[in-house]
Amino acid sequence: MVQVQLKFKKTPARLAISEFFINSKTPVDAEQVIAYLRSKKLETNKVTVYRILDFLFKNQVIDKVEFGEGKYRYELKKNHHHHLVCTNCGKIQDVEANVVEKLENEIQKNKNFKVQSHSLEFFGLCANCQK
Amino acid sequence: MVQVQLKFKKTPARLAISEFFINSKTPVDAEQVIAYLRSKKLETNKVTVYRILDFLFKNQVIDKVEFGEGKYRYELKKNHHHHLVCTNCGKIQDVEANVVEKLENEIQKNKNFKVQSHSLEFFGLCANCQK
DNA sequence: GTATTTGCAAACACTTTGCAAGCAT
DNA sequence: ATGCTTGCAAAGTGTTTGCAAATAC
Repeated sequence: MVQVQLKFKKTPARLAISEFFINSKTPVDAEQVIAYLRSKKLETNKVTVYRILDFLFKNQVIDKVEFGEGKYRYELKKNHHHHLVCTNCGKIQDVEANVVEKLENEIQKNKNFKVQSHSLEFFGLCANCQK
Repeated sequence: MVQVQLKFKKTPARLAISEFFINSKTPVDAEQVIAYLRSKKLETNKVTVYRILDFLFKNQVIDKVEFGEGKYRYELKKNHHHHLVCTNCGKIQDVEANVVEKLENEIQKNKNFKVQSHSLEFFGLCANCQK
């Protein structure tokens, strides 16, 4: 039996960043990661943070998402879902939407396009910002 | 009767860019716009191009989309659709998907989130790249 | 003529690279 | 011991800003 094991050195920065993702309820950007490390008295270079994010992304630990902000946000990879992004306060919530998975099948058949992944995000006003 | 008229000066760069969008079948980035202008012997400053793109976007002439490339792409605003982005060759095709519109209603009801817009993109292999 | 649009230089935000030093195993 | 990880400085990419000169109407 072949066991694929993800080998990686458990450095303080990596451990702290992983912990941060586990506790984050919404996608965070690099700056927020750095701020978190700082709050934990871990003065980690920005470059290192980007490298760790890249490392986690390449090893499928986290997802990389875009909300039209001109930067990336990252979140723990979990069962597939989408986001509700408030255009007023920036609040981000999750939604499940398995309708999209059905769509993928149709696309595969009708367009002869092999879908590997998709991104679906909704922009609008959260409950609070509608008042 | 009040007539809202979009007043804007018809400068060579604006006209050429509009024409470019009309003839483009897929979303283009700023660099491609500049290359087009150059091919038309219109040496237009990059800043001006960004300003025109912003102007067209704010006036709802074009849409601004993101495909996880770290930059924006722009396309003529047309009946709502989504994209199939080939992860191998970069080819971009359109798909209609009114399933999503139904989802918006559910979200509105269940999450009390007022949806203003959404983005849905599929990433995978186009017919050619599956061979 | 006048307000809008442009070009230039410069700055900005986010992210990546090269290389030597440091650290986890 | 050694290969992976980090910090630093620097550069790269995409985009924006301030201001004076040019241009559409």
